[in-house]
Amino acid sequence: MSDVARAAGVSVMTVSNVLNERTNVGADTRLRVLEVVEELGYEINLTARRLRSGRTGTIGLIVPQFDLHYYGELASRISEALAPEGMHLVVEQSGASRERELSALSLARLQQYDGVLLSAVGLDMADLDRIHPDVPIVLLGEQAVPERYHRVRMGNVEGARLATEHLVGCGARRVAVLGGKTSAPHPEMATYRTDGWSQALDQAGLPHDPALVIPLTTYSIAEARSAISAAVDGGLEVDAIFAVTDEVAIGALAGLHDAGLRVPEDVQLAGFDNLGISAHLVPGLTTIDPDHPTLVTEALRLLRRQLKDRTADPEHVVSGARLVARGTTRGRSAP
Amino acid sequence: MSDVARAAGVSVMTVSNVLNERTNVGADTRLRVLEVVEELGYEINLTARRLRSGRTGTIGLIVPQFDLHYYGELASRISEALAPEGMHLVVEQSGASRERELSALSLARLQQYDGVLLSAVGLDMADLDRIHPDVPIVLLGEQAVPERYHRVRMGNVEGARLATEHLVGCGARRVAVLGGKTSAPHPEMATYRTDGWSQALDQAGLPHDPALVIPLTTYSIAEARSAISAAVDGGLEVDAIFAVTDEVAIGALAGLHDAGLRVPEDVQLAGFDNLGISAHLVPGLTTIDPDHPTLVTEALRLLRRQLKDRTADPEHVVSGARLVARGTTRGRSAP
DNA sequence: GTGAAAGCGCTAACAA
DNA sequence: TTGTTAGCGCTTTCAC
Repeated sequence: MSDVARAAGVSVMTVSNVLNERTNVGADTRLRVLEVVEELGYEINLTARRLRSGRTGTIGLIVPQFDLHYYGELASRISEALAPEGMHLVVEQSGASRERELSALSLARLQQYDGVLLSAVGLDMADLDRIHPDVPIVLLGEQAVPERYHRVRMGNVEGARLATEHLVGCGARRVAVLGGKTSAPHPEMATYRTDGWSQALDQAGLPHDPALVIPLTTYSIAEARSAISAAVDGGLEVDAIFAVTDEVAIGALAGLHDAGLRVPEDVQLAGFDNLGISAHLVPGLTTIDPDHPTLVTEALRLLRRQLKDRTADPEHVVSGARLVARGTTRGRSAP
Repeated sequence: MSDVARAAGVSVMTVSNVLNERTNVGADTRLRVLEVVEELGYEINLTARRLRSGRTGTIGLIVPQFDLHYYGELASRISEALAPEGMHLVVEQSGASRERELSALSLARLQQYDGVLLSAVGLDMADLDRIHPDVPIVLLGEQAVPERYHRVRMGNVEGARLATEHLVGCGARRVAVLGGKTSAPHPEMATYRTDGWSQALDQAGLPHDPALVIPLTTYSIAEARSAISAAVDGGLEVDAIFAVTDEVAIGALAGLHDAGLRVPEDVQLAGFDNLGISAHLVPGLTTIDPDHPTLVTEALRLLRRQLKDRTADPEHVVSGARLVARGTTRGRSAP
């Protein structure tokens, strides 16, 4: 920067003012400085700026895994929403383990961002309670969190109920929940969605056999596929499956095929998340749309509020859930 | 850090030495410093460290789009490979447009990383030629690049040829290439893969009707689906499709279903990339495996070489391509 | 409208 | 083994 200042015959402060588009610079001075910047190929050092000013212009998004489609879509949406505001998004992977999540969450790393969107799955209340970051944070996700955090989540129970009601409405009588979890030290995505499933069965007067809860640990396509194959081979009889995520539902589709069962004729299927790919499966996947645009808009609103006022009162926002009926269920007209 | 130093009764330099695990600190001093660090909840300021030392411990990966599954899987693999070395990966989205890619590539942003893995699609030779970063860069991708860049890419032509040969070997006589491109100002993924398709048809003595090249612009599932539907409705007659990516093949699967065609009975299908999901589609997607582990290992090797020696001679590495036959093709035993 | 001085928090280099 | 000095490149503050 001092090279530029020297070549333009001004002080470094003036160069800084020009580059920051401050208004206290004469038009001719401004032009001269910009010319020299171009000529010398000067690029500002963002690290120095950050050290001095504290601003980075960068928002961090921390997700458990890059290769779960849900997080790829989330990152894409957030990135697009930030671009018009001149902010950059960078994404880090925490690896879904408590240990790696805690390390990604170390204040040292968080401080590199103006704000952080944290999609935590491995952290529990106690972990989150211990952390006192001075960077604005918005939690994205389903697990229980301390009150003081700003947070956006989906309508999990409601969505799961909608999906299960739809399956029952389409004639299902034995509805399994793939990826279900009836108890956990702290509530999380799977327990909430299992609750919704459970509520819908209760309302319909259907019993819920514990065998209908098929647990998963990674919620990957491969794991879901083999879990379903194994369950059917093991004698499980179902006429519908509520998969706790679309990713899991994709695995179920394959696993049911492996077991020689047709979807939706023999077994109906519904997922949760409405991934981009879900509309393009064959048959199309019936699923719950958690209103991604609102999720993203609200998360960024909460972040901006904190950016403006560090002491803003925490908000917990819940997005709506909407059923999207496609080919894996037989539709309300069916018996 | 000076607070810690004061509380521990040492100099800031000693605190720095302890935190950097340098060996020139007495065991008792070390312990005392660590105690105080813990007690005060001190966390190092990475920005200041970076400004002074130039090291960041962070590698940047720049991809066109977060929500193409290929990039999610790539990011995940790289992240896992870097973790054991104590390096962090952060991912940025360039948005697939030249403009946004150039901005992501601004020296200012690149300098924030120790090294950069750049998966560029919007940049051409001229753009890349203009950029003279002083950060080690490895290009990941298929487009032509100036010699001075280190670069890893797939065996595109070979892979496309293998896929097309397999389709022909399974009895196909009219093989379309979905996402094909026969000419472009600069060669890129689609042109290379179209070349491979073309070579295989030549070798088999099959004509290549220009109508068999179905162009795409975004290579998204939705675009591929409607392109195939439209082509079939428009009278296109084919008995096989080579899709230039698995993502495109997934769209083709849906589009063929829309058109009332069965896979593989009426139309066989092969993709390219061997995504994680491809094995779990119904039917399983025949595809080309570009040897992801080697791709990642080699990219990181090239990056480490540059990290050690900025003047290391550039290398261009090409990974092998291997056919993975699944249910969307009829297998070699078929007529 | 422009510039000089100070310092963000750390580490390289060297001194003790 | 520990400490001192200087300075990374920028922006804040304040004087002109």
